[in-house]
Amino acid sequence: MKKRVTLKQIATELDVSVSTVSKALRNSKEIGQDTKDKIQAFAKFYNYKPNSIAISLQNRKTKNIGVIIPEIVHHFFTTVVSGIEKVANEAGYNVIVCLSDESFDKEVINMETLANSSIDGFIISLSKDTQKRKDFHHLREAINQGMPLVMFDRVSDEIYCDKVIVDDAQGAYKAVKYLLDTGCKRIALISTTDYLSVGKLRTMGYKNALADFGIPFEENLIVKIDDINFCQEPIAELFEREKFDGVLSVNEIFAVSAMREAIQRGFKIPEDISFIGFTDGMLSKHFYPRLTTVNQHGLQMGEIAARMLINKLEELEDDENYHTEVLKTTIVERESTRPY
Amino acid sequence: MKKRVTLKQIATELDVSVSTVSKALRNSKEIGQDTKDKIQAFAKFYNYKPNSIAISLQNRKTKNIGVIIPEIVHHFFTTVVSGIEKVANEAGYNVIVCLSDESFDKEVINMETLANSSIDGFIISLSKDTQKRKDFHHLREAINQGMPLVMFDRVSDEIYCDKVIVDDAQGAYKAVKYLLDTGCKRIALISTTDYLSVGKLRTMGYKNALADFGIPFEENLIVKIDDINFCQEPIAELFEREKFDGVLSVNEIFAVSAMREAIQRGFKIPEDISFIGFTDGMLSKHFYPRLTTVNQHGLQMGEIAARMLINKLEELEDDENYHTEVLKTTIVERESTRPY
DNA sequence: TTTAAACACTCAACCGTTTTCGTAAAAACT
DNA sequence: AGTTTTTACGAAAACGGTTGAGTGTTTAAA
Repeated sequence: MKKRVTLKQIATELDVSVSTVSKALRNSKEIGQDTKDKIQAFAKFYNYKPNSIAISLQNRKTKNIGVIIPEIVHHFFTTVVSGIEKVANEAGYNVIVCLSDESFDKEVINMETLANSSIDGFIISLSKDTQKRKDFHHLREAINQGMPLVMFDRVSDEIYCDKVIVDDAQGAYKAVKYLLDTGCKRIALISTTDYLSVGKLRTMGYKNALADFGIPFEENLIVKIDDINFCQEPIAELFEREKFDGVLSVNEIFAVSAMREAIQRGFKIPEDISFIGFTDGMLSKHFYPRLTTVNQHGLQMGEIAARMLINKLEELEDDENYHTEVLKTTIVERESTRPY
Repeated sequence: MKKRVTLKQIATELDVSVSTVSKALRNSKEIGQDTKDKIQAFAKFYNYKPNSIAISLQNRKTKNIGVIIPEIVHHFFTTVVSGIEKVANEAGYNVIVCLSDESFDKEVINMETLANSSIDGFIISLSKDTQKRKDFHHLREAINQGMPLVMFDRVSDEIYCDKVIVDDAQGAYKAVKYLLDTGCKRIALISTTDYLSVGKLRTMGYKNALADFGIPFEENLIVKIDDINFCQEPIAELFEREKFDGVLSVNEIFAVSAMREAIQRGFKIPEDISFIGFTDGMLSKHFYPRLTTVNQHGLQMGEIAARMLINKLEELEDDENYHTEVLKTTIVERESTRPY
């Protein structure tokens, strides 16, 4: 087990000063060519690698970016992380991932530990808990300390920073329009409880589309599910209670649960009922029938978020101009809807 | 924007020395009570937090652990990361996640950048590429430099370190036994190409089970799929070519693709054909019919891996005893098989 | 020949902590 | 009063680098 070599060791070994070694390795013109050659050869031989901690301490940059997400066993979030990783790595940054587990407290703790000079900036998507409480002091604090911050997907209006979101309302709108255009008359919505920004926005888009196309809105056609692990029952109730020929779901799981219910009740998909979901994940791609979905472009979202953050980190004068990038959703047509 | 306070600033402000401040904040008995009170109050007021970089430099510990996985948009790996995060956080460690993208080169680069004092130890699952090449010099190097290393799931015999794996062979064995016990006579296997350790092991388990139960092994009943994105065709061929009443798949996607094929061809599941898959993810839980699977206990695997690593990091004398933890798989019974 | 510039390197400060050692003053003993 | 022991604090080195200013030597220009 040979430990890493340090500048000092090279210096004593070669009988020069530490600064000479440092400069030689950075190819400074202050150092004579033969000395440089000698030092560089020696360093290469002993596989010298500068200690990144020391460098971080020196220039107060860590080249780490902190990513805080509510959950990691989750298709959308991992897609975003993928995108972040990609551009971060290309720019020489490492990604430290923390999970808030949808809890406000964990989110705060994570931010605080990371903020103690572990990272140069944050990328975060808020936990449900935080969105419910509307307590954003931890974000404000980070910003106050000059720590750049980019929010994605689950964002807050109350915080002034760079953001990347998808146009959830418009995505839902497009989905409803799609269903209508392919012949649906009565469209149900399976959504989450309202405190989640995305649930609210998608519901809005649904309502707007109905309004625009002259279809009366019926509260009864909406089912709001709180716990994703118990979605079968409320969905079954919906089928019991109402007749409809189109379903928009706020996520994949609700969508396939609804399709399961439909199949069991003898409906043909998409002939009798069409389905569209959000989140273009495994389930959408592989369910039978494959699910038409509103794609949220998670990868791109991650890439943009990372790019925004890194720009802020590397610009010389810090401008206080923040900007919200709104991604357009697209509809991925598959087997659960009639062809357009 | 108020920057963080440092010991030095507190010291000059309060007209004491830096060491006094440091000691006062760590509640050293060397410092008089009133001085301590004064300093602590001041520090609290200005929200002093020690700079973790400086501390890392000092004691050559970063309290970060590096996790290298092939992919992050992947149920099993994220489950493992979840487990790692959990125990790491409890022990005060941050998790730096790097993706190898199944590429040897990226794996090497990731390890090298992390090894330059960004982390205290590694947890890694090998990329396909690395397993194919059998080049493990980067792992050896890390170990040589005294960097503890824990491997999980996709491991190598050639490296001597702590490991956590599931008993893949036995999992496949149990699955085949399950199918046999519930009345299947002819069982097909949908696997990956052989260089992947897990594919090989599961195939072995399949063969062993057949042998043990006196069933002749038929090469024709195995289909090996290379690219997960083009699995439908080879599966269709299998259905064309052979008759069988049980299918074991090496992952979820192959399993549901096979079920799709079966349904389309008018087979009833599980009456005509039973299915068992590996990886207990979204698809298994929500497909219609829900898939009986071999659970690999990813969460537990992550927890154990993290615990092993942290033990190595925190033990005083480093013992060179490494140990491989083998997790037992369990079968999660659902709708794609007949009741036991 | 004098003087300045170029060269090749070293010194020392600095980043923010921790920690060992030293020491003056106060307190507790002869 | 003299000696030892505490108490309370400061100086400085160390962690591993970077960097600007300084210094002695060589070389080129005046």
